[in-house]
Amino acid sequence: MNILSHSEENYLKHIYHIAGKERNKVATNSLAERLETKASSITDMLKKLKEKELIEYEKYKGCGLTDLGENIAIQIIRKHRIWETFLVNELNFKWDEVHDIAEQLEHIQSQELIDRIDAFLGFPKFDPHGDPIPNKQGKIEYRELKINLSEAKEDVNYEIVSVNEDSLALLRYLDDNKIGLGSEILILERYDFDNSLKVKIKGKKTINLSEKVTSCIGVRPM
Amino acid sequence: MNILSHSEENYLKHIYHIAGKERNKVATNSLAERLETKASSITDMLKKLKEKELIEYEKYKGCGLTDLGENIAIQIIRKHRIWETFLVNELNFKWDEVHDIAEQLEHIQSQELIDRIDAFLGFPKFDPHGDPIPNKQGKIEYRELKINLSEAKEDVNYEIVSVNEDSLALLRYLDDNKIGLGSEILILERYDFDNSLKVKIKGKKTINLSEKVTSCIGVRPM
DNA sequence: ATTACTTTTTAGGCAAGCCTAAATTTATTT
DNA sequence: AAATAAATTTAGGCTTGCCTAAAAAGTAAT
Repeated sequence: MNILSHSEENYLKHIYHIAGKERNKVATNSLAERLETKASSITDMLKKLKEKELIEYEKYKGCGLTDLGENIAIQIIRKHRIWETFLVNELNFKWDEVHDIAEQLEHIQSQELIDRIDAFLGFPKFDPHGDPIPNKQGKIEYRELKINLSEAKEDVNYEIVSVNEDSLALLRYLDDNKIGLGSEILILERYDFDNSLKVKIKGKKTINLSEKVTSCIGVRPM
Repeated sequence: MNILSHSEENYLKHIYHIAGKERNKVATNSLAERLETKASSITDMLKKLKEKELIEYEKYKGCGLTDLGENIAIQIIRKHRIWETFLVNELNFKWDEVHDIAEQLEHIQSQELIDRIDAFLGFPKFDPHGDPIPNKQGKIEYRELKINLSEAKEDVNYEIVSVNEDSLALLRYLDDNKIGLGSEILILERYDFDNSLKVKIKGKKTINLSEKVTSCIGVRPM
């Protein structure tokens, strides 16, 4: 396998994320939206990735990663999360500042480098957003019991264990409202018409969160 | 000034290095050789860099950096040397293993990142090869008294303070012969016909070094 | 100073990765 | 099931950064 381009690596990573645990087929348009490119550009690249046996792809039918492609995607995610952990734990960046830098660092080509950073950090299991860091073999230990805040029950105390990192605006919003990993959260009321929640963050005032927000927050009962 | 491409940054860096302290004009062919591309490709890029006012360039007359171009080149060199220091001091890479990784890391776009790594390292003045690390303002403190081993005198004790890093083969050669930064070296004899030297490394056996080798080694009288 | 040699530039092409516009396939309505 | 809408692909183009081959400019040697 030749070295992949920065762009090819990015496609694999995003296909992996969109497909999710259920390994759903990934539509051309969903990739286009996520990568902020036109659908025609996606089609071009999908042909190339299929040629290299990194994805399965049939015209008009969407795509999915092959085992090879998935392994590579996971290694890129590993690098991304290790670098984020380094930036936050060692260089004192805030968790909402590191995404763009990690997006660059994840493409540095050196297995030895990432393994040494991993060791330097003491082989962390989770990154600053609460997401699991795949190990060198690509194995991912999912945090148990984690559910989305949007699916959580009323009158139960939860701890926030992850925040989907893809929107900087969201991260800023949470930071402004002093919501972060480890915050204790209690659902006071659920409004069925828009599935928004009135919640109480321990030690702070109550606040209303839209489903757009709650669906990005992972929680665990305490 | 827009963000420069990886390739443009590389050109500036190499022009800076070839020009040297005397700011000599840089010939198209010397860049071609160094970048391992064809002269015609160099010409293409020189036109573009001139257009962006990063270099001065006249057809058939070679090129040189403008103040703007030089500032950028120095910042890339700063990044390269800070990353090399990080890799050696913090991750325990050997000084001859870090060049290729640093070549990638030097293009990461984040002023904040490099400043924090610099602080993390305690604002080092020299990198593992003994070369000075420009500060944030681009100022370079050259090590005083440093000369090339090829120009050193007989019967004087020197300390090795720098090794030109561009040839991996050379670094390997020196490592194999247990020659490194801090080694004490004494010139026993100079052979005028090829300017090679017979030298003694303190605590080790004597060895003959060609001018090709000695011209890459910086020393300081002890 | 004219010839021969070296260096550099021009001209035309190619692959990667993106684009727009138009054609095609699939999905949804009526 | 035909018509419309949405998703996707094709066709053709553009820029970047490289290439080869040929022309032009500069340098050296007779």
